[in-house]
Amino acid sequence: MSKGPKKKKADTDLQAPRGTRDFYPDDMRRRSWLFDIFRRTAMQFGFEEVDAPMVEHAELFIRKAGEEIVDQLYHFEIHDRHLALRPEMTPSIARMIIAHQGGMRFPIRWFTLTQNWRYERMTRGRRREHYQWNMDIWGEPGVEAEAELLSAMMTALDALGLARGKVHIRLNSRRLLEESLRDGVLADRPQAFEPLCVVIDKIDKIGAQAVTDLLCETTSEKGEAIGLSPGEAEHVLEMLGARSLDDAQKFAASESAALNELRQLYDLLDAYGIADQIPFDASVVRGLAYYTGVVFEAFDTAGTLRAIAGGGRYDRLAETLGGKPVSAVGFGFGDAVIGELLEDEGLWPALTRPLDDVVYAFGPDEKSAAIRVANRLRSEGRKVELCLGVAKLKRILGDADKAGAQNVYIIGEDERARGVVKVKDLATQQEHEENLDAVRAAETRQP
RNA sequence: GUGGGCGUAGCUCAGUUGGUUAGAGUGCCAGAUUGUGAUUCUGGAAGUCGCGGGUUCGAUUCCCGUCGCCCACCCCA
Repeated sequence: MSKGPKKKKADTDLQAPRGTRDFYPDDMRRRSWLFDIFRRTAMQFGFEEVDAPMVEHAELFIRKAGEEIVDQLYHFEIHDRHLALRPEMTPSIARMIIAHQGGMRFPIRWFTLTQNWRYERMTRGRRREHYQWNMDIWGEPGVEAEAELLSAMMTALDALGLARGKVHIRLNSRRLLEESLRDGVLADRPQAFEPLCVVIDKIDKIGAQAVTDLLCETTSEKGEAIGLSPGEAEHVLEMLGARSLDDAQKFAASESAALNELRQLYDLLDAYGIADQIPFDASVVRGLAYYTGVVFEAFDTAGTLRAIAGGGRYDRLAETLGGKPVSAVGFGFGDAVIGELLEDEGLWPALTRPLDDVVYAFGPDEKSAAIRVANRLRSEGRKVELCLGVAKLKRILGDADKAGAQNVYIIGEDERARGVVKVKDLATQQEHEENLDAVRAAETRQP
């Protein structure tokens, strides 16, 4: 940089917008490592990957149950359209299913790896943008679907290197709650159930009394008023204390379908060998309105971080969005909290740049030979960096070594004249020569 | 939204009780016999000391404001 007149200060802000991240190569390698585990796990379970636009019609996400996710919608109007960045993937998946519902063969197993947006204040493990791995099963009403998803979640946690016991998945059933209120306050107003769950989800944060107050309110600022009687509210809160199915039975209706379903689920989880990692906890209801049945959330056992992943059954979402009824269950697993946990546990692996070979030509006269060598190696499936411009061999070797490459292919005037390329193995420091003719023969096989 | 901490080189930070030319480590660039990696050695580039205003002969330092980042609280996927 020259001295002289001061540079004009750039008027662009070089920082990424608040709550968003840049992924430089080091960050990107970690992200890819994490995503590869998600993707591999999903594949192991026979799921197919799908995607949808990051921008959707805002109304796809707007629900009236007072959910935070709706309050924090990243939305805007442009050319008379009200659009929103997706805060979660489930509504888009539902939209895709409904749009082709007639031709779908259920059950459907889909997964996604997507960036989701929420306009919110930032804290550790929470930003305005995050990536989420979603796994969903559509068209299977039985808890076999839940069991399969929970097993997939545990499989991914194992693959990440988290020791068994580091993470637990708490599990409950909204249906259990719904059953107990069905003949009471919900008899006239079944739609009050969703806001009721949204309110109950806050119990750890705002306390039992505040939740009771909200449950008994008859008018509400945002969303629908629930209007339980004090007795009903008390009953609900009592139920939330259950930490085993036997506890829950004391509150459940006799012949409770929800309870039978849970017992069946735990039998399945036992067969998967993960039942002991998934304690029943009646206080888990999740903050999203659309869940109807089993709900669950994964958290670090030490309890220092917020929930790592969560999900549940949402059997009525399709109808809500205008489709025919289809049962569905799924979970979301974000990159933020798990990233913090892997950091705390020192579980991020050392990741180097994926590079096998470097091809180097001393001068312009050797460039075309270098290109032929690179072509051949690439066609063999190797990851090859072809040196561009002019650079010193010393620097090339140093960089190749740091990047973890295996070989450096060197072509100078001498090699070119003799029709060979010098190959240096960086680990053994040994060099040998390969014939350029062989290279040419290989190249002709290329289209 | 409230309170606290912090903004100095690409990165991690030191420092200036207000005073010439602002430092270290690391990284980067160049060199240590023409075409060979580590370490080492030598040299070099690089900072409007976040931004704006005030006090002062003089501000990176003190004061005010502002923006940004971090932590806690609040709120909650």
